[in-house]
Amino acid sequence: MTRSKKEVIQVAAARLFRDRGYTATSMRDLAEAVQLKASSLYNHISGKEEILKEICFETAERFLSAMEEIEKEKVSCTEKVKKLIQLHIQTATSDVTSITAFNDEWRHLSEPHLSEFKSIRKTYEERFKSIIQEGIETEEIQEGDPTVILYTIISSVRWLYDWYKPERNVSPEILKKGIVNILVTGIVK
Amino acid sequence: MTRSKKEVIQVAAARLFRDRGYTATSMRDLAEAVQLKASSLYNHISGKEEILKEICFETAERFLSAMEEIEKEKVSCTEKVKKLIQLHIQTATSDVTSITAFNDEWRHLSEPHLSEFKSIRKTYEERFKSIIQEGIETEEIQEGDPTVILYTIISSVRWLYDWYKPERNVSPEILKKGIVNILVTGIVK
DNA sequence: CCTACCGATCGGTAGG
DNA sequence: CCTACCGATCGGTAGG
Repeated sequence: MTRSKKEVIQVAAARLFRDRGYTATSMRDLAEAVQLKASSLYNHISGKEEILKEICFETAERFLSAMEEIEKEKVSCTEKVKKLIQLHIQTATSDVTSITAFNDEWRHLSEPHLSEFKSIRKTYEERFKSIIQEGIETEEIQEGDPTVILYTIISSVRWLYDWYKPERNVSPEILKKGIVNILVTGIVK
Repeated sequence: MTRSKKEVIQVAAARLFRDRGYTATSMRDLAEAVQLKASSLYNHISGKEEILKEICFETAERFLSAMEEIEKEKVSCTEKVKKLIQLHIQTATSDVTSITAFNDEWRHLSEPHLSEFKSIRKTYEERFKSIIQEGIETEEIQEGDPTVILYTIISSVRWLYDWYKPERNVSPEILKKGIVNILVTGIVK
């Protein structure tokens, strides 16, 4: 199974979008990255936005299906929250590029994709928030605004996408332990 | 003291950069926002990048001078870290717009500004990290990689810049209490 | 502060 | 997969 040319283009695009941003990446930049002329890209993709759209939706679907798995598990809410934090770290470290599109570049989508994307994202966040809320009700989790807790968790791993590089020799496992520890038990002794 | 036209342009630009990103904001968009023709902007500013540069550096200087104040205080490291978290929240809620440029759009700076900006930012982060490190040594703060702690803290408030709106009726004070609580004592009971 | 306009570059198409 | 090229838009300037 070799990668289709379309996949090669998508991977290169995800990297360029991360490095320069969607708007600042031209189709000529992208063409050069995959050793093609700009016009030849259009034999594989229908346009610039289609690439962004597919990156955003693929990442969103991945988060949503992981959420489904975690919801099904018969573990405490705290355990579920831990797994969700690990999921975000895993995604950010294993797929450094498309996570950017998912975090930052989706706003360049045009309608109807923009609304559809926001709605999927909203669904994911609501389900995450429900787990937090349940944890507060069962008194596993400290009293607090679930929205504040939710976004603080989601944001807290956002630095990884431009910090994490395999050359640093910091394994995702060490990161998971460290970050989960901060968020779950705090930084003070 | 009325605002100079240049300041008006900068404020409008910061808002547009936040909403659409630096690259996707055209000088014509900006001109329209301040009710001018694009060419007239150049009587007040020397170019598009100058605006970005000034927003980035002003925000950086603000963080650095706040750091100076906090370093001088005769309080525990934990207390300093708390104040730094509050500083980030304060900046994100009081100046929702320029924080974006500081977080995300600085990468569109060209040399030599890019290197200079990175260097100021690095200085800020190193000094923040020193406080964390000292806290670990004095055993106030839990054992952990100071870099991981640093970036987790800095990132954790990044959602505010597009979430925080005065209409939500969530005061910065409540946010500060909530977020500081999560980071300092964790989410579990 | 405007009108008029510059060269460069954009995303994308025609046609082979 | 390419060459050749399209109209639109970009940041910015000239000249008044």
